[in-house]
Amino acid sequence: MDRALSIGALARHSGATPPTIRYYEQIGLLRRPDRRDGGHRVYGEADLKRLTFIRRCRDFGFPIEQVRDLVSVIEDADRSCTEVRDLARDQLASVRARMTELRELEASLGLLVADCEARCAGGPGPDCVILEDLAAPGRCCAG
Amino acid sequence: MDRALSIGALARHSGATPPTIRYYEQIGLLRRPDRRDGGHRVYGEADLKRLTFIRRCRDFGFPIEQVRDLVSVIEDADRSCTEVRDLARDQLASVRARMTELRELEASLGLLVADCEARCAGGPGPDCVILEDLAAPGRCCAG
DNA sequence: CATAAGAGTTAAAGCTACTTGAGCTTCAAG
DNA sequence: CTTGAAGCTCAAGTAGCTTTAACTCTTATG
Repeated sequence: MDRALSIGALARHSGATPPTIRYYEQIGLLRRPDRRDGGHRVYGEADLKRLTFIRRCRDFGFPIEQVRDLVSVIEDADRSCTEVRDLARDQLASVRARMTELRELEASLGLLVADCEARCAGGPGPDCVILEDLAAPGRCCAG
Repeated sequence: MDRALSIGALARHSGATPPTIRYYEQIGLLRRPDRRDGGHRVYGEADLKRLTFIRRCRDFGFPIEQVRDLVSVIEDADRSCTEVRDLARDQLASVRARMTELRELEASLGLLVADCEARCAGGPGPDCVILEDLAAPGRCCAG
């Protein structure tokens, strides 16, 4: 049932790379696994599950230290699942804030490109209106 | 016209911090300014304009090395404004890709939070269905 | 004119989350 | 038994600054 996994196999199944796995071990996010005679790491299903959880949290954008918290919630019977919800809520809020920033950025960049098309086709650097606009504080490229 | 600016004044006007300005100088993104007798840096309007341009590019998400390119476009009469447009286009594409990722992330996190609300109110860590879901590969928390 | 606060100076280390490289060993297949 | 892939360790590198330590300079006030 609990087939042995090499670090490479664990990597394939979890979506992490072997160096990343060693790094997680180094920072104490993964336990130190058993070793074979030659020194190679041996993992089991529990490790795969743990690492998958970690990777999913990371994909969710949780920073490592928060992942550490989340992992400890799993292990610790005294702590509540609502902690996860609260962490996820915070994370959701910051994702939304970041998206708002990116939307503004997208709009500005879109204008920049459009202006380049319209006003600067092939013109030389120093005379380009766009570049002047970029250097002017407090307003966007669409003057 | 070209009033002298201290590094702090330059920082206030550009939105950068003094350490960041020194850092830009160190990596050759800003010229080395004149110094007063005591060694303090003295800047002029040209520096403010340049730094503002750099900060705006950074706000646009351009990496430093691309900003270096953009700056050289401004200075170099032989290079075309279309280069700026092309760089901005690439940048726009990667901003959009990032937004797509974030939208998926937002949806998943929203589901996670909602599930926590619905199914796990106050439940203990090890028994929580949500946490099991997070550890299960290949599917989202809404099983 | 003295002094104290605040702003400036340097070089070096720290940060996140890994990735890359060097140099070597072990394992699995043929 | 050979060979090539995969594993090992330790150290350094990455981006883009920020922070720290230990000083020095400028400026406003008494």
